[in-house]
Amino acid sequence: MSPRAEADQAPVSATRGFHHGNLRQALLDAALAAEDIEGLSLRHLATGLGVTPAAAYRHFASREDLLLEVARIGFTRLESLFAGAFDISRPPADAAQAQGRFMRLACAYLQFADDEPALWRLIFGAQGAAYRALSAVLDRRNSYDYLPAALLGLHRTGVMPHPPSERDALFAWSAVHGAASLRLGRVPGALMPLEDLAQEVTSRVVQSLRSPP
Amino acid sequence: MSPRAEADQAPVSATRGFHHGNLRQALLDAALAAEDIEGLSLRHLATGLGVTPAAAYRHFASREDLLLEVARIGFTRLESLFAGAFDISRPPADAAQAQGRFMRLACAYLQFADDEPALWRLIFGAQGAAYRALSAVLDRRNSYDYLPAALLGLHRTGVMPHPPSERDALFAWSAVHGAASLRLGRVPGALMPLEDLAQEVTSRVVQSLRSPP
DNA sequence: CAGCGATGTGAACATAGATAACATTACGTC
DNA sequence: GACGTAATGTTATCTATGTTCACATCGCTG
Repeated sequence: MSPRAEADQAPVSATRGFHHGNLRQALLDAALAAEDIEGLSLRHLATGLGVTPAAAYRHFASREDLLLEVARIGFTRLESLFAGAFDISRPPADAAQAQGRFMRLACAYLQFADDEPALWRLIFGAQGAAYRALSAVLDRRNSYDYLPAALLGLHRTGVMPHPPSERDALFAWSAVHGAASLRLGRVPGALMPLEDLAQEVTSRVVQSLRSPP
Repeated sequence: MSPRAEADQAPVSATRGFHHGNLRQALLDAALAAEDIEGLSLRHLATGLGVTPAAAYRHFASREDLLLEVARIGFTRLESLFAGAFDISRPPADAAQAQGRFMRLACAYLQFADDEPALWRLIFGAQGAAYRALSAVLDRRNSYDYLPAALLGLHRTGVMPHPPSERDALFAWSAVHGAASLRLGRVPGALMPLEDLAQEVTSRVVQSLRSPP
């Protein structure tokens, strides 16, 4: 069927002009721009790009495959938001900075949900099917290290007395993820300004981490 | 070829047996039993019940309408799980009991996600569209009072120094909801036994509530 | 018993994902 | 530069789905 794409980082060289130019990327872009990614139709995408529906199948094995690819791109965006939260390679200087890092990490998470709700739903919604499919494939180093690193910073700077466990990370993730979910669900209490919500959640999580397990 | 409907007892209220017997309820039951409620097809449901697809439209305006009704039923089930967690009309006797109530409430929430993943996804998934549509209609008294009541119990029994605010409730909800989401997403850390997870999350939330805001 | 509304049927329309056979284009090879 | 081949797009078609409409039927009620 479709050629097995081993690494899709290189073909940023758009205008590798064939018939269309670069249909694959155009389809992905159009999907990324869709308001309801999960509900989009291949035919709509294709005809919107002035191309026959069947043409899409030269680049994606199925609709699911397209969506999975879009989810992968979305995940990469989330990762880069994490990367912008703080520099993981340098430890925090003091307690305030460590808490700031944690807070900014939560902010990034919430920001992603705010800015790209369709991508969020694609990745985490629908039982997180896409998320599961992705996390089996993706480099975990990129995204799954920020939270442990933030917690480790809290420990090293004396905010958290014990070294962070996996359960600490799970609780922190749960709280932030839940807040993002409720915010996306327009739960009234979660509609405050984004930074306020991040501050609210992280400070409470930190509070819970202050006492020994 | 009108088949005698002997399959369903129609144990529900309106047993006004017409052609089918009680197609509306049968459709709802079949939908509730589906593994993927959001992805089910009206035609499958109808033909599975020995009935023409168009017949469904005598009882539901659209597929969306059917799903909304199913979501409503699911929400009611969640409510009854809450009701089973503790008696909201009686205050907790002591701190241990108050914490137990909170823990059991979280347990009910997680149990629902565990037992009825399809219903959970229908209600809270997909941006919580169904959830939003529902909460505008439902009696909030039933389901939205348990969490505040549990927190109030924590305050009254001295666990929480300050009276519970809406933000306290939001944080608690976020943590439990997030844990349920991650569990449904098969996040490794969240796959421990249900009671353990509930204990884990609630004890940490309580820990964060111990200090004044 | 006649009628009427509630309920189910049959046929049809539009859209969707998907596949197969065919046409065309780009590009390396001689 | 001609040629052959793989990549790419098209046409036609199949199946499945949501939805509607005209018609048939059931069962109660006046």
